[in-house]
Parts: sequence; structure tokens; C-alpha cells
Amino acid sequence: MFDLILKNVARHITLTPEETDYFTSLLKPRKLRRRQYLLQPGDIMRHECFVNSGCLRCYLVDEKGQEHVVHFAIEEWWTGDMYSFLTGQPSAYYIDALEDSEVFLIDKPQFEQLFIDIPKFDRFFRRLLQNAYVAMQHRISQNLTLPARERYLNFIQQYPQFEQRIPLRQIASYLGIAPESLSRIRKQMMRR
Amino acid sequence: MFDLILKNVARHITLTPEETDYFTSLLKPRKLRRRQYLLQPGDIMRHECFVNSGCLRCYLVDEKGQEHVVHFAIEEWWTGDMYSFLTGQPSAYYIDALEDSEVFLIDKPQFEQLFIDIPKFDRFFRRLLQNAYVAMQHRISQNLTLPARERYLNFIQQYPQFEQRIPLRQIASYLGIAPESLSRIRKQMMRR
DNA sequence: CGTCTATTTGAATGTACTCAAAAGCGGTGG
DNA sequence: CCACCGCTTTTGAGTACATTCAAATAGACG
Repeated sequence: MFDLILKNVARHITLTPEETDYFTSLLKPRKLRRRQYLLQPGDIMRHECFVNSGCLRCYLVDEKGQEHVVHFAIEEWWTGDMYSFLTGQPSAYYIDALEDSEVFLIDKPQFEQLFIDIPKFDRFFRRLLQNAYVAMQHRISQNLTLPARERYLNFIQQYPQFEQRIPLRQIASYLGIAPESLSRIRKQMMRR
Repeated sequence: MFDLILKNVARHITLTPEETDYFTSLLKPRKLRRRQYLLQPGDIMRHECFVNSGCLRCYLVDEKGQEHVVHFAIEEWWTGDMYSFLTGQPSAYYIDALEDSEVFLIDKPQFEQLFIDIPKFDRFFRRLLQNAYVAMQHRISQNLTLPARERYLNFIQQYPQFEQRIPLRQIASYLGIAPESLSRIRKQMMRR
């Protein structure tokens, strides 16, 4: 049941059996059907969320009704709206499932108690955040420097597993490209 | 000398006098002249860097020779190339001073020892990273959803202090806009 | 004061977008 | 198992926002 998340934790810190039991006792498993929402604008994000299986996406809808994917999360990734989680303010984002999925949720009060009871988790989340920070910096750099075609090429190189399972219109949105444009880019690539 | 950085630390954790002394003993003050480099592509980032005064920018140069600003850092901000710092791999970025500046550097070995000696710093940096993560997510969201004009308006609203001291071409670059385009956007805004 | 850099302005260009419609694909139910 | 329905992807045509290139003006630094 908790193999994957414990493996994820073990990448960064080592837990005693008692700590492991304590940690897993905080995890609330939850199944999400394809298209089911985990979060909607106006909701407050009350949990940290680990994806045990399946695939989620986090997105915004602008005033023209256009969706913009902010990130994806497949198994062994963490997701959520950090802003809402930290501040307790209503979120502006949707999070929903692109596939039937299973997630583990940790309540905010228990999450904060966890750092007090097992300070090692400060290190664990510091390291997750460091990695996330590096990935986001990289994404921003690419968005600033590269045209649409290059951004797509780098994306499928960096996340080959995503091309298999995520619809193109979602990938296009993530890259800041209209789906029609991505279609044309791919057609052009075929000709080689 | 260390007022500002201690204030910054105190926002998140409380240090004993001994811990304060230990922490400040790790800080290497360094002055940077305007236009002086702190980091160049190929260099390995060997320090964490706190800006005590002045203003730095982190940027990339693409294959056409165009500069793209990834972030700014004014007094009481941290800067650096997290990727290079964490992995020990050569950086792709430049960091230089837009104004005469003073920074405090912490060596990587001492930085890592700090977490072992004073685990509270795991919490401190976790919180810095949380805030940075939220800010970057916000920036990505805006880049995906808003046209150039709106991005500029939000920027000067969010960082009014930057408009005073950072050249427009740098702001344009940060926002992913050509300097000529930003000039026209501003002209258009004047007409109201 | 002179030089170098930043900003503004103009004109032409282009990349990617919008809108509209057809084709393809997959899931669901009869 | 097949037919239908809905959603995704593709294709086409016209457009727009922002870019590039070039040159003039303004401003800042030494």
C-alpha cells in the first residue's frame, strides 16, 4: 500500500520503524475517478497530496474560458496548490484527474505536527522543494529562450513518459502553445 | 553588519546567541562593483548567496546572443544557481551586479554542516523555498495566461520598488518581452 | 565633455493565434 | 460486437500581437 511513498521518503531521509508507522498513519488514501476534481477555485487546499498511481493536472481558467495547465503529477510526484495550503487563502486553481488515480492526503495540522515530532521531515521537504525549484527555474528559462517547437522537443525528451499518456492538448497548454499550433509542429517534425 | 540577514532568519526561526555567532561566522562578505560577475557559464556555484545591499540579476544568453533575465535579487533576497549548487555541475547562467552591491556567501561544505549542527536551518530553508516556489508558480501562471501588457502591469504592481531602480530593458527581458515592445506598451499606457 | 548604453520611434516581418470545419479516436451502451 | 456520441487532433484561411532591424534621441557614467 505505502511502498511507493516510503520509497520516495527513503530517497532523502531514513525513518525508524516507529517513525514509519507514525508517518503512514497520517496518510489518507483516496481514489479519484478520471475527470474527478481534487480542488476547484475558491476551495482552500487543506492537504499535501502524494500521487500513488494515475495522473493529475493542475490548471487555471482565464477570463476567456481558456484552460492553462500549470503542472502535471504522475505516480511518485507531489501536487497541490502550495499558496493556498500555506496561507489558507482560497485557491485559483483546478486540480483534477486525467486518469483513474489514487492519492494519499496529509492534513495540514498533522503535516505541521509532523515537522515538530520528526524534524527530519523538514529536511525531506526542503529537498523536495529544492528539486521542484530547480525544475521550475529550468522551465522558466526555456519559456524565455525557446520558440514553441524547441520547447516541445525538450519536453518530450525530458518527460518521455508523458507523451504516451497525456493528451496533446494538455501538453500544448502546459507549454503555452495552442493545440492547433502543436499539431502543426508535430506534422512538420514527421517530415524528417 | 549582519542585521539584515539575522532579521531575515528571525522571520522563520529563533536562534540562541551561540547559534547566531556560529551562523554569522560562516558568512563571507563580498563587495561587487556594478557590472561585476558573481557567476559565469561553466562555473560551479559553490556558495549560497544573500544580498545585503544592491541588486543582482541572473540571466542566460541564447545562441543568438540574446540575454534573458531569469530573476533579480535585491537586498534581503537570496540568489544563486540552485541546480549547479546542488549537483556540482557547471552552471548555464550568468549572475552579475546591476548596482554596486554587498553579498554574504556561505560555502557549500559549511552550508551542509550547518543543517547537521543546527537542524532548525532545515526549517528555515524549507520555508524560503516554499515562498520561492509559490512565487515561481505564480510567475509561470501569469506567463501562460496573460499578454505582454498585463504581465507588465502586474509586475510593477507586485514589485513597485523594481521599477525605480532596474533598467527597462532588464524588466522587459524578465517578462519575456522585447525592449522595443515594452517601450510601446508604456507609451500606450501614458495616453490615459 | 565625450562615449557608451538605454530608450524611443518607424517600417516590415513573422510566429503563433483565432475561428471554423473535417477527420480521427475511444469509450459507452444498445 | 457494432454504432453512436463526444472529445481530440488535424487542416485551412485569415489575423494579430509582438518581433526584428535600423536609426534617431535621450540619458548616464567616467
